[in-house]
Amino acid sequence: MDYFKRSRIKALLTEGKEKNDVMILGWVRTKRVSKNVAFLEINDGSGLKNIQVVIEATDIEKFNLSSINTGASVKIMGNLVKSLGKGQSVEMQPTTIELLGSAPEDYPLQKKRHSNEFLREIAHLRPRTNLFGVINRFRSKMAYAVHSFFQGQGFYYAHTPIITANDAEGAGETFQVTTLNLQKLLNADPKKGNGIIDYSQDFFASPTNLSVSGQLEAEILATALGDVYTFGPTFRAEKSNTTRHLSEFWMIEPEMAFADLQTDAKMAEMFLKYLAQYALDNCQEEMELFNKFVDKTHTRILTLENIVKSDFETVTYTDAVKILENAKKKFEFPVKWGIDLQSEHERYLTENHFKKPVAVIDYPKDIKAFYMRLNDDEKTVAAMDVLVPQVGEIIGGSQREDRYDYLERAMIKNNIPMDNEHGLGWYLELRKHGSVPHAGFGLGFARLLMYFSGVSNVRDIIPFPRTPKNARF
RNA sequence: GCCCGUUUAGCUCAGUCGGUAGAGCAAAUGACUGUUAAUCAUUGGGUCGUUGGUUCAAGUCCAUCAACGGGCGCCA
Repeated sequence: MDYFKRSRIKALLTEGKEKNDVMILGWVRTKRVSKNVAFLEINDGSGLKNIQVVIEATDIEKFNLSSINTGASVKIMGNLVKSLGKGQSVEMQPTTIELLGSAPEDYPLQKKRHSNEFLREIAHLRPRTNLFGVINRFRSKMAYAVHSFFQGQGFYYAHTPIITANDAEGAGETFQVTTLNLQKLLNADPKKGNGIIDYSQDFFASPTNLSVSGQLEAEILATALGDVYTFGPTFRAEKSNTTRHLSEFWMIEPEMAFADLQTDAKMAEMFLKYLAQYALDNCQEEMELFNKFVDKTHTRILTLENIVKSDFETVTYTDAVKILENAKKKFEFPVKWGIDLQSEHERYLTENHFKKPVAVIDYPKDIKAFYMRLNDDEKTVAAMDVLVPQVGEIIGGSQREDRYDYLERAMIKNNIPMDNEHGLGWYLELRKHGSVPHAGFGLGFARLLMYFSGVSNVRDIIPFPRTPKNARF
């Protein structure tokens, strides 16, 4: 095979040196033919830039150039030489061109700009465009950065289950997982049953669903390994039809033993700063494209630099409500202590008032999840939402309730089943054996990438988006 | 789930007062001394989202469903 013999185009262009007997494997982006000379632009996915292959007039027929169209895959052998034209330092003079897979003239990706909406319909081809190539490479690099940060901080990577019998936190609607034959159940004689599904016959002998969060299991591991993080898919069956919700999305959830809310907020800030610095240092090609073509204000790189430079703001929910009440802006939903902050309120805080990432802490207990630690005022909990301009909530976290009796009370109040068979008895029991203060947060990977890139629809930041009524590809 | 908008050539869109359809780009063909999403010329390409209604006549008006886009709620 040629796989190990070929050179990657990114490497050839980065070196920029003359070199003989080079092999490239890639796809034709464009072909320009004139009387005396022809050009092929080849991209192999290793980077944004194409390599230019120059074909002299006498060779146009020899290489059967008429059969090689935009989209075709080719194997080209030849020599890298200094370019005679402008726009590239080196170019390729081919000795052989082999057509591996042809592309017909109705290849959907034309030599023109396509709308993102159209490209979503051809998700099997859109990674071959400049923008989506860059997005996918950026995604990969930033995923690596996530691991790099936590591993560097001494965290262990934890794999939490995807199928689970518990509905984590009531974080949302869940996708049921079953091997029961629904058609058979539907056709069953109603006189025989009592209308109740017998889950003892199901695969796990109990109702199960796809996980909405790995947090509760991560807490188990944190109380053994100290610091852990999850980075995996989560599933929410809410019919959210917006530019920032997916039914299947990747989430990063660190969980830290011996940490309080202040530590949690500090870690979130360190994390975002690390990621911003990583993108600036290691994703220049990607950030330049985002800055130039995606972000209409061309301030994406500046935004990342500001994340690195400036300290995040921390404001209590109570103070945030005061800021909003004193704001001159009229809100569609009036602000009052005790309400959950609406999108417009969050946007005002982060975009108009602070103009940078803001951590809002200490929310009223009634609007937050049962596992968050009750503050001494008995009215608020040690919760934290990190809000960023344009995207809104990017991180949600809290210090967890580590006191047995407090947690038990909260679980009773929230109707959380506490049996050990199907309920969260084990979660409560963790507080019985060497309980420690601990805290963590969840960061939506897609929202992070939206924030850093300026891509405004979450369906363009993940290669194969799952949304209500859409699970194609 | 709610509100608003869109649906016409492969793509992006025009289409006036209801009278059977247009541009740019793309493609094909040709021209062109090194091009950079080349340029220039020519050609082909349409069940006007679905179903129904009003009308002598519907891309155009009305209803319906659907898909897509944007906003809201829920959240990450």
